[in-house]
Amino acid sequence: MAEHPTGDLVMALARRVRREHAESLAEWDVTPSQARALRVLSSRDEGMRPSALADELRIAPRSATDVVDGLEARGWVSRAADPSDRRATVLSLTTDGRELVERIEGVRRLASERVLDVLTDAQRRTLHEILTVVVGERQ
Amino acid sequence: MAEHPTGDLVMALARRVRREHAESLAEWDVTPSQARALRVLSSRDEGMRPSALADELRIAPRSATDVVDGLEARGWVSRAADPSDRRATVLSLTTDGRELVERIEGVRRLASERVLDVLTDAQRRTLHEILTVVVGERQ
DNA sequence: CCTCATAGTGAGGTTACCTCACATTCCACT
DNA sequence: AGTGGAATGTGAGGTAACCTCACTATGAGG
Repeated sequence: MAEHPTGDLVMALARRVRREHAESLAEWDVTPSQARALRVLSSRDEGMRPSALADELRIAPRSATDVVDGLEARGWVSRAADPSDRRATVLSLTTDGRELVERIEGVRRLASERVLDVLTDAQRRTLHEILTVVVGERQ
Repeated sequence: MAEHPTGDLVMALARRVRREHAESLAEWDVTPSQARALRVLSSRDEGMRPSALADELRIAPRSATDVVDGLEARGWVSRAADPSDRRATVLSLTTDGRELVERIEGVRRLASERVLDVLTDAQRRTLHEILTVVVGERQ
């Protein structure tokens, strides 16, 4: 039917990766929004504040509270008082949380690899290269 | 920092396209879910049923009712009784609806073009080709 | 004509967001 | 030292876009 513009192809591919990934997450009863938060938390060298997390996730600070509530309830994240600022809270991954992140990272990689499986090595390298150019722009 | 896997690059790119597109939609006060529905409706040669729409959007039939409610309230879609099956309803775009779809399609194209602007023509062609391979798999 | 499937929708729930208001606490300046 | 303004996190309450379940009206096959 219609000529598929490149943008549509990107969206279709992203949708597929997202679905594969979400399916794997369901196994551990982790929501996508929790997975995103865990990922951000593990990328920082600990001691992150809820407000900074919100910023990174591009959600309102108030919403970060809810996400952290969920993560804390599952024992993946712990809140501690910031000694240098009594208004603030510092978040850190628990051992369980760090372990979970590792496993999630694994399935994430698998999910996209499974989708990109149909490409030759050369194609995959070229794709990576081109995407780096597009995404690399502006930060 | 971390080596970005190709899957992550795809997701980042998709996120950017989606945001650009969503911003444009806000101009006409159309929600993303409405835009998706309008797109499906315009792809069929009219006379689509809510259940078929739900199927295409991968949402529950009940949810399609709500989406159609919204589209009808804005005067973009009309419901009519199916003469061949009195249980069924046929949906069709109004003139306003069809006009809106056209404009949305325009900004969608612009949004992804703006994002892919940094590529050379050759790169863009290669990207399109590779994505076609990946996405083309299994319908 | 009786049973069973299908089309659409009311009722009510969930998730992941949002804004607004508020108590604390910190910071800069007078 | 004191005061005003900004920032931190969170309670309360709202919304969009989904969901399931139950129901009515209709169709279709034995």
